[in-house]
Amino acid sequence: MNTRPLYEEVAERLRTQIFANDFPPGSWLDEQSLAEQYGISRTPMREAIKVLAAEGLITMKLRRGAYVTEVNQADLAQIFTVLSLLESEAAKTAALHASESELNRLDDLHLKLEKAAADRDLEQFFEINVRFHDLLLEITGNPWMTGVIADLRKVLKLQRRNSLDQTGRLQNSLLEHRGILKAILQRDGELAAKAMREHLAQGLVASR
Amino acid sequence: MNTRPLYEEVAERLRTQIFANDFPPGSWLDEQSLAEQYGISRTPMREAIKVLAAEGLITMKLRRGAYVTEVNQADLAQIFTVLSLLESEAAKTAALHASESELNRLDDLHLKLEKAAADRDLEQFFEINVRFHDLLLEITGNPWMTGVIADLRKVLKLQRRNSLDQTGRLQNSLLEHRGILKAILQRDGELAAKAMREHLAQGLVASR
DNA sequence: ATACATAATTATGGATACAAAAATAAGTAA
DNA sequence: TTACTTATTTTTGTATCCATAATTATGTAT
Repeated sequence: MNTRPLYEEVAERLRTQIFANDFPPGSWLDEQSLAEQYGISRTPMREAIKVLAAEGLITMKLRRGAYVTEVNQADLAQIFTVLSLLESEAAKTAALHASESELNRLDDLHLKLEKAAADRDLEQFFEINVRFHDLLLEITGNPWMTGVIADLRKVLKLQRRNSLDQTGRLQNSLLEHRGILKAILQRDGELAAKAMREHLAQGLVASR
Repeated sequence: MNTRPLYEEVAERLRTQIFANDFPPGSWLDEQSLAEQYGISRTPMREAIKVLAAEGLITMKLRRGAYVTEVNQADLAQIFTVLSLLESEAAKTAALHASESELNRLDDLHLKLEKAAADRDLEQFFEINVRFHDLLLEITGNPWMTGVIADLRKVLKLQRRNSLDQTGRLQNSLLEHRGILKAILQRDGELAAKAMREHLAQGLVASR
């Protein structure tokens, strides 16, 4: 009946709960009571936990179970370093290789971002923002790079400081995006990469 | 008694077997018979399989079990792209920030590489080669970057064409390493990055 | 003989059961 | 009371068991 294994659904559900801060970083995950809550047995729960552990969201301690990973400032900086390298390259590649229709899609998405910003719709802004970055990766066409970035972004999400609600961060973020898009539309790879690097650097600053 | 859970040991053992080509890419992993072989039950076997699946070594198909991942030429190119970005940055960072003692360790390791090359000891050359790259990462001091690279390198290992035994590849690889080390000792970050990029580009060429 | 339907087998996904290690509580001696 | 043992409880790790989907084998009709 179901189109995918239970442990995957459970993994997704647990991931969502962790991102929602139902289990703050450092908290112990009681697999027994979690399984009960979800109305399943421990087996798929344990498998799900292992999936999240591989993603870095959960840290396993020998003979003492699973804990939500705690990321410190150093981790954040290191993760942003990697993201910056990869995403700036993606921006560059997009600038150099995107088709006209792909450029249109980027432009289109950015327009929506502008609208969300004008409406001060944080939720919407955040979502479109993610989609913009995803589209750049799609254009780049490197699933392995995309996968690495996706994993690291998940870990970042543990640091649940929605940095966009800081004063002016939304406006600045919008400006940065404008810069990135402009560079890409101009087919200026280096500039696009630079703009992306600065965008992510600001992201790190905002997240502390 | 054992210092770590069974499923981890099993994961490592299975990984080793996969790298040894006991199960070529595409082959189906019979968890039942594997568990019997290892003298364990299916439960830890399944957990181990999920660990390798998360690493990308194994691909799960719904209701039809686990298969050794097949990497094609496009995958290789994409993986090398990511590795190149990250490792060239590591080389640059090492060039700019390594302590004197770290430089000595690099120099030391390279000397061993020269010796292995002179002895035409492929096994040894390969091992020292890996240790050299690992040392650069250690110097860079970004565990997240190191982790990403480690994962991608595992997937590369599936492509079990020991490219070093191609004519001249060992010699060329040695020359490239010499270039990287020289740039680092000169504290020339850009040059080190460039040398690393070229080294990895050659690695890709050699792997097809 | 070939195509189709149906039965038997096998393998996966999931639940339950059991053993052993930690953590916690209880009890005793100083 | 406080420190140190010892008992109890929890919880993890592993094994076994069961249900269902998928595959293969068997049988029948054309």
